[in-house]
Amino acid sequence: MAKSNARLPRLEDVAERAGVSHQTVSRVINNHPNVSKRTRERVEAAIAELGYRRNTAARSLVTRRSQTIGVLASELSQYGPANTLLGVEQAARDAGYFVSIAALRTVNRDAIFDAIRHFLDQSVDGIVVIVPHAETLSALAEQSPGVPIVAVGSLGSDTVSGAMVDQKRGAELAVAHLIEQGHSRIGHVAGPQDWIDGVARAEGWSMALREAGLADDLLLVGDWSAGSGYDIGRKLAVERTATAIFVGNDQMSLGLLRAFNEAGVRVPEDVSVVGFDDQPESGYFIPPLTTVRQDFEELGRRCMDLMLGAIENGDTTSTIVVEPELVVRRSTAAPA
Amino acid sequence: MAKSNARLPRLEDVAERAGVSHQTVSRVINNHPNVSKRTRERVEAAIAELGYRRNTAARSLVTRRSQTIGVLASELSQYGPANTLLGVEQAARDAGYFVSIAALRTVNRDAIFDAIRHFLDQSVDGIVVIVPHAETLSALAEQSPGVPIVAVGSLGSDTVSGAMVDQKRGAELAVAHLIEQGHSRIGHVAGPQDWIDGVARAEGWSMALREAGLADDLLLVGDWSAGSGYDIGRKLAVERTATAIFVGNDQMSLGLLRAFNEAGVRVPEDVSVVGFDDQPESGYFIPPLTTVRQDFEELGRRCMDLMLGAIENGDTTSTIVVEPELVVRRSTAAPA
DNA sequence: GGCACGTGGGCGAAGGCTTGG
DNA sequence: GCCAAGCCTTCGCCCACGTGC
Repeated sequence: MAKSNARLPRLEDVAERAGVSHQTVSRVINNHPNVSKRTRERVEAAIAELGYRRNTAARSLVTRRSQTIGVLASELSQYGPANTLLGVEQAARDAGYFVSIAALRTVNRDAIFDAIRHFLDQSVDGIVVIVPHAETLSALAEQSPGVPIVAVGSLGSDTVSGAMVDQKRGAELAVAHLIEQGHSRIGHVAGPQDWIDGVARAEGWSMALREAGLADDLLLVGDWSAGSGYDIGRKLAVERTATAIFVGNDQMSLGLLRAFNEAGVRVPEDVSVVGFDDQPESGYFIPPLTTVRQDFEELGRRCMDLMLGAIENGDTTSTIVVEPELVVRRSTAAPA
Repeated sequence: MAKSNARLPRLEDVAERAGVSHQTVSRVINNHPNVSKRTRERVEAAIAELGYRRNTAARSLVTRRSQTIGVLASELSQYGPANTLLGVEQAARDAGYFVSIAALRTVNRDAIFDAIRHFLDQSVDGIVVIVPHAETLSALAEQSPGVPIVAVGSLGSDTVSGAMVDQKRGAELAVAHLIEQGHSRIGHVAGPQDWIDGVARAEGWSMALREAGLADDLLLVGDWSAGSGYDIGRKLAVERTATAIFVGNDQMSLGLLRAFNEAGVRVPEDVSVVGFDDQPESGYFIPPLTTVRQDFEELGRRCMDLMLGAIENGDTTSTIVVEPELVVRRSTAAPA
């Protein structure tokens, strides 16, 4: 509605209207102490009347701060990364930061460097990395872009902070639950082994089994997709070497359940299945899936805690670990 | 590794090293024609040696362009919006733009205004809106922030461009498929009626039925979630008034399938089910879901076409419609 | 006059220094 | 010496104008 030809008001305009210098207006905006109450009120009135908003470009030119957090992410169409992003965005905007994103279509060093350069061109104040590949950390370490970095899903390093859900603990919860039910032959459908979580969950599974004196020799590797879960499920339905399967995520579990259903293998009567993630749909699988819940939004928010600490207080790198939680539904039961 | 104390090089530094004026460097960077080949090469060498990158803040201060697109989104953890965002991001970054996001946790006028103000503070060059609520368009119309806006999932208006998948067409495809199979009692599980797509799919369903001379009286409304699909499915399993159900999205279909499974209603033998979206998992439901595919990434990319046209050529508002596609799997068959 | 290049001013805000009470 | 408020320079870049050949 408003004429967009009219130049936007700037400090000077506010100052004129309030009958003070632009400097005083600047003080009011930035909450400097030495401004009289009367003057402050006059200035605030002028700001409101003109609808003044300060120019970010000019501000960051002189402060060398962009008030922007870059989020480098891959697999954003998946439940986990998407929700982590949401947590980051919420915390960032609440803290007065803008959130700039760069999505990686394929994950490799060049793509990561590209995205980081993209962010540096934008003078971001910090970078949150949601790229759950093992390769990421080493790529970041060798880059060192001069701004704080928080890597989600990793323990971080001496140059990079980390925030993660305790994956091994999650795997332990799943395996412990199965053991409790009386299972002793417990297989694992792992995620890709170039993913941090894929490795960690497999290790957790293996450790938990060995601690219980059970064999950890039934390991199959998928690619997180329902399709790979289905393919693996078809094999397992034929071999029937385990009475319980701990699956690396819920999507592969979905595929597994369908393969079992097709093959006439009943869940949980013949085989128990535990997933990982607890997506909103998992409670409506056939049967409803017992799984390990991760609070991704919380993870994202905690990331920003680390980030803000680093940017505003110069905190050194550190790590935050969020606990996972077992959600028991109907895909697990005692073995026949 | 590099000393981050050392000030970043600026135009002046490059100029000095190349033995020219800062102006000539600027010309080289901006591909102005009147620069001799020799000079251009010297300058490019200097840029490379110093690792010069131009300062975005300074640039946008004077050009009044931020090279940033704001993406206002809700439901980002869902498959559709997330993939639309990915398409936008890809096209934007390819075109040299930064992508800033603001996610809405709850959709209402205030939240929308808030986010738009957030973007204006950042001086974005344009705003892409991925908020599939009917309320969105009117809120945008009344705001008119002075930059181009593209609203995904709507036809736009005289102040706002639109890019959408043809929802009615998608509903027609689904219904036509069921009619072809011989169904005449075809129900619909709709999405919330304050969502553009929820309404459009219901209208498409209704139109297609009436054109075929069939009744459109079996309409139930869910909230897009698997849970609501489950609840509705339990009712339908008891009533058994239809031989086929067109469901507003794949998640509600999942819930419906489970309710039917529990109640002993066989799909597709007793009831056929068609979904909408074609998420990656839908092919692994029990049974694999016949559904209507939307290409969200393409939609996002096309959005940016409109946006870039508006920003760079001052194109007036317009609309892009993307065609949906029916994917036939095993949840549909002729009625018994 | 056209091409290759340089000079000076200004974009809007912030901060150090200053003056007046 | 304390508080309120103003002046001037600075950030890095682009643009409208030069100038000289």
